[in-house]
Amino acid sequence: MQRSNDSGTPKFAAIKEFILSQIETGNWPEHSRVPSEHALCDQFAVSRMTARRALQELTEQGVLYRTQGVGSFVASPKSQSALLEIRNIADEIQARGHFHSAQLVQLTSLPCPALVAGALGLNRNEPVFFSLIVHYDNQTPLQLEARYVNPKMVPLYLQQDFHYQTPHEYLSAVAPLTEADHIVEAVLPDEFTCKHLKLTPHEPCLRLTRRTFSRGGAVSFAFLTSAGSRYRLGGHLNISPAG
Amino acid sequence: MQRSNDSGTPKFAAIKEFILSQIETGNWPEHSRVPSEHALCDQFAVSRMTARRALQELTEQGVLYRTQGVGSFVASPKSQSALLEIRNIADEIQARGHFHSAQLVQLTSLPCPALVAGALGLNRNEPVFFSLIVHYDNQTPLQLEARYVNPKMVPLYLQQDFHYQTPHEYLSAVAPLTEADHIVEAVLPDEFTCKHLKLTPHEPCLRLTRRTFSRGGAVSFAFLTSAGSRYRLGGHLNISPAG
DNA sequence: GGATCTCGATTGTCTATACAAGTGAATGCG
DNA sequence: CGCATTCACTTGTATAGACAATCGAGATCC
Repeated sequence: MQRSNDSGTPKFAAIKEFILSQIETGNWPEHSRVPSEHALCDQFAVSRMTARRALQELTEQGVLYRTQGVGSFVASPKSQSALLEIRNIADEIQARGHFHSAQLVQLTSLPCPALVAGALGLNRNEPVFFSLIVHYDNQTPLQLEARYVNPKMVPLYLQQDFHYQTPHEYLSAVAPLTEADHIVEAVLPDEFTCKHLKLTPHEPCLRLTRRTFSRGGAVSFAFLTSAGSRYRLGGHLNISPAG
Repeated sequence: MQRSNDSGTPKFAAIKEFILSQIETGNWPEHSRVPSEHALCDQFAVSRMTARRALQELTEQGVLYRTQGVGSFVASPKSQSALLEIRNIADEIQARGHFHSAQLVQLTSLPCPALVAGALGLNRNEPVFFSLIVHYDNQTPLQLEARYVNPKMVPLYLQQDFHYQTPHEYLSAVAPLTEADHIVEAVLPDEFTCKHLKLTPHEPCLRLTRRTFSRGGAVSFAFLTSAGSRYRLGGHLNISPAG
C-alpha cells in the first residue's frame, strides 16, 4: 500500500498517534483547538481523506469533538478503555508504561480432559494442545494463563515461540475472533497458582474463563488467573438503545 | 450535497438502512454473506468509498464482521448484550428457578464522599442518596448492593420501596441507561460485608463497581459484592474484528 | 448602535481511481 | 495424487478533487 514509512503503520494511524501524544503530554489541553483537516494535510503531506480519518476515529473514541463550520477540539478526558473486550495482556501492560514479559512453563499435547472436550467439541481420546504461561508486569507475576487449543483449528500452535508473542496475538492472527464466552469468578489460588504468581493461599484471585470462536468453530479454552490485589478488569460499555 | 434523494438522507445511510432491513426480516441470516463493496456500488450507483462507509459503520456497530480477502458477513444478533450486561439480579435469580428477596438495610441522604463526588460529578458538600440492600437467593444472602444515586437525576429515589422493586428496575424506568463503566475485582470481605453475607473473612468475593449514565449525565455509582463461591459473572460477547 | 449581508474557514458527503494485501479456488506440474 | 503457482475476488489504504452545509466574524447599511 501507499505507506509513509517502512514500519507498516498506516498514515492515518500515525496522525492519530501524534494527536494523542500532544494531548497526553498536555500540549493540547481540554477544549483546545486541534489542527484542521487542511492543516494536517500540509503537516503530514497526506490527502484530506486521510487526515479526516484520523480526526474521525478519534472523535468516535471520544477523544475529540467536532462541529461543522467551527473546528475540532480536545474532549474532556473520560475513562474509556474497553471492558472485557478481548484484550491482549501485553498491550494492557505496555499501555500502563510497564514492561511485559512471559515465562513459558509448559507447551505440549495432552489427552483431552472431559471439561475441555465439552467446551471445544472434541472427543476425549483426541489430543489437545496445552500451554501454560506466566505473564509479568515489570518483575511482578501478574497472570497465569492456562490455555487449551483445538488442534483442528490451529495445527501449528506447538511450533510457536510464546516468549515474544502471546498466544492471544498468535491466535488472533491465524483464527480471527468472532465470538467469545466468559465466566468471571473470585477464587482462592491452589498451590500451583500460588507458586507461579508468588501468592499466599489467602489472597483472592480473579479467574476469567474464556472460550473463543472463529468462523470455523471453537478455537481455545483458557483460564486466566490474576491476583486480585494486582489486577482488575475494567472498562466502558456502551448501551445501544436498539439492543 | 450530492444526495440520491430529497429527504436529506445521505447515501451511505440509505445503504445501511437497506442492509439492516434485510437482516431484520431474516432475509440475510446470521453468518450469511453480505454484498461486496463492488456489488453495492452497482446496486446503489455510488462510488466504492460510499458503499464502503456503510459496511464499515455497520461493522463498528457489531452488525457485520469482515475479513480481508474473504468478504462481509452478518454477525450474531446478540452482539451488544454481552458480558457485564446490565442485568437485574432479581431476574437472574428467578431465571435459575430460585426465589429472590431483598432486605433494605439503609436508605438515606448523605454528605457526598470524595470518591463518589468524583464519580458522579457532584461537589463534596452536596448531599447524595444512598441505599444498602442485601439480595437473597432463596434464603441465602447472595449480594450486597451499596449504591450512591445522583439526586439531580433521580430526585424521588428515597421515596421508593425497594423490597418489591430493585434499584436497578426503578432506575431503568426513570433514567434509561445509555452507558456504563465497570471495574471487576477479587477482594476479601470487610467485617461489615461478612456480617451481611454470612461469610468468613477468608472467602474471596467478586466486587463489581458500576457507574451508570443516562442521557443527561451520571446517574448512580454502585458497589455490588458477592461471595465468590456463590456467584459468577458470565456472558457471551461478539467480537467485531475491526475493533 | 443594531440588524443584515457577505465571505472565508471548517467540517460533511461523494466521486473515480490507484495500488496493496489477504483468501480461496482453479490450474498445472512433477 | 500431492504440491506449488496462478488468478480472480475482496477488503484495506490512499489520492486529488468537487460540491454542500454550517458557523463566526467582519463589513455594510439603516
